[in-house]
Amino acid sequence: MKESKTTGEILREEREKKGLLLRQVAAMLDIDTAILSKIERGERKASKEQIIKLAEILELDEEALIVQYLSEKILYEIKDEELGSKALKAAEQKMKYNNKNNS
Amino acid sequence: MKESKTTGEILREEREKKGLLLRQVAAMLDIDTAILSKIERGERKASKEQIIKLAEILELDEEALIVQYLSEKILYEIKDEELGSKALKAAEQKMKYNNKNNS
DNA sequence: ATTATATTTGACACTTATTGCCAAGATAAA
DNA sequence: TTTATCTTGGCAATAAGTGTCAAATATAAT
Repeated sequence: MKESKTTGEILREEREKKGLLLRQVAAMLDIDTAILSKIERGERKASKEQIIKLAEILELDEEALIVQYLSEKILYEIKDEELGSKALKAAEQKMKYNNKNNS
Repeated sequence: MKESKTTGEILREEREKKGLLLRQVAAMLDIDTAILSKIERGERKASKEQIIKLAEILELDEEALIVQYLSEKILYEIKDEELGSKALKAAEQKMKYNNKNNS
């Protein structure tokens, strides 16, 4: 069964839908074509600034793309961790707790 | 209101409860006293190996300490992010989804 | 107050990750 | 087969992480 799309897959799909070339989008991001290629294939991670620009260029919902990007970053941190799932839940708890008490 | 304890706070508390010196624990970890001091005060992050050794030295529940440590690491990734909470939830969703479909 | 011990701080060095450029190789379209 | 696009891997520059050491500060005991 197909798992949820990676950020790279989303970016590539949308770029192709728009008929844009790596070269063109890379130029708008002011980076080398090779890097964008690697980002789309998940070999490298984009920076947050690049994600924001990409959302604009590809007319994707910025918030959704950032959430996608951040969640991937989080999962990367715990990808080899047996206790990853517990850690995620603990992180949510702490986040709730802290919000409750400093706002 | 007091927020939940940091890993560093837990480590310091337990070390002091046991009457151990920074110097002693640092020696067991095979690092300089200065680093352990910084870890306890949250100025530096411990490695996972160090956390495991610390759990042993301080007789803390290893799993609990690792979860604490990882969740702090996760929160660090999104500490300045407005969408952090949404990203966390999205990460949990993906984790569930992936577990369901590769196991 | 002096001394001794413990902790903190900051400068430095070393290593590892990250980020990017470039050129050569592979793929695909014409 | 030519041409355009994309991918790959090597290299350089920079940033981040990890540790040492010595000096400064704090704590405790005489």
